[in-house]
Amino acid sequence: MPELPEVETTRRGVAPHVDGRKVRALLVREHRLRWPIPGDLPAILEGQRITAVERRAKYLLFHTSRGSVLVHLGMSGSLRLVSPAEPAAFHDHFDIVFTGDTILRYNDPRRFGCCLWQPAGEVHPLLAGLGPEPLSEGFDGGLLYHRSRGRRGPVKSFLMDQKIVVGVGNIYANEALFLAGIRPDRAAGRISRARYEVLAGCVKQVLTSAIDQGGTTLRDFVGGDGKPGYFAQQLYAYGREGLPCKQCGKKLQESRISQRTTVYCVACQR
DNA sequence: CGCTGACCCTGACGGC
DNA sequence: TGCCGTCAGGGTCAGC
Repeated sequence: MPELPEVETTRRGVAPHVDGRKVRALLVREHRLRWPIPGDLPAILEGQRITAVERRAKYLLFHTSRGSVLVHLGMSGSLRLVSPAEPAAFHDHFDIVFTGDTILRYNDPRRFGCCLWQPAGEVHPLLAGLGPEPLSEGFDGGLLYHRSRGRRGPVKSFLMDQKIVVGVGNIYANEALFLAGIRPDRAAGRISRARYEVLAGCVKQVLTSAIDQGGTTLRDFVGGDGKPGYFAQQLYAYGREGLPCKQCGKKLQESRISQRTTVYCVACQR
């Protein structure tokens, strides 16, 4: 479900309701996520106050003075605010219950997400080694150019490598490469610096635009405020295989790159 | 080190 | 109607 814009949309929807709140309880119904929810996490969290809600890559970090709860939504996860009266549904794996009437409820049918603890002053292994945020100044064409030298793999895989830059998943990799006019299967190491400058700009543009639209709703994605995202109608490539290119009218081609469906225009992307 | 493919899991959908 | 294969926005890990 979520790439960076969807996670950021979730953060913005949820933060105002939990920021500054005290945790009354962590209620775990199903601990078997991508990694098990630590058995001692409820005890650690109880009584802690949320001091900030941050996003790093596709992780949400709920900071407290003792450390941070690290939540990943995986492929199918979502977080939403519910009222105490609302009964838990299938795949509602845990609740963070706050003082007042606020409950943050996590749902994830495929259980590819996680809920882990990062003690204060430590960097969780999952966050160590991540590349820069794509919307930060630390990400630009020069970085893509330098990090790609000597790499024979396709530029799309390179762009989706979280060690290079975080937050770019399958949707936005397809979109950014379309906007940049670069074929997804081109070897990353054989792309010029000038073209990487363009690509970096397109990554920033497509992510910024998607965040502004509240993310991309493909199936049933809703942000923390319960509203769907509206970016889907602006997609040029993703999900449009076989349809006419919005720029030149030629039929969009489909292929597979590292097990992920890839869509591109043979005329507009070189 | 870079790259590929298997794997984690459930649910939806299309073809037969 | 039901069964089966395929696919889905995530990522790790082993092996070459």
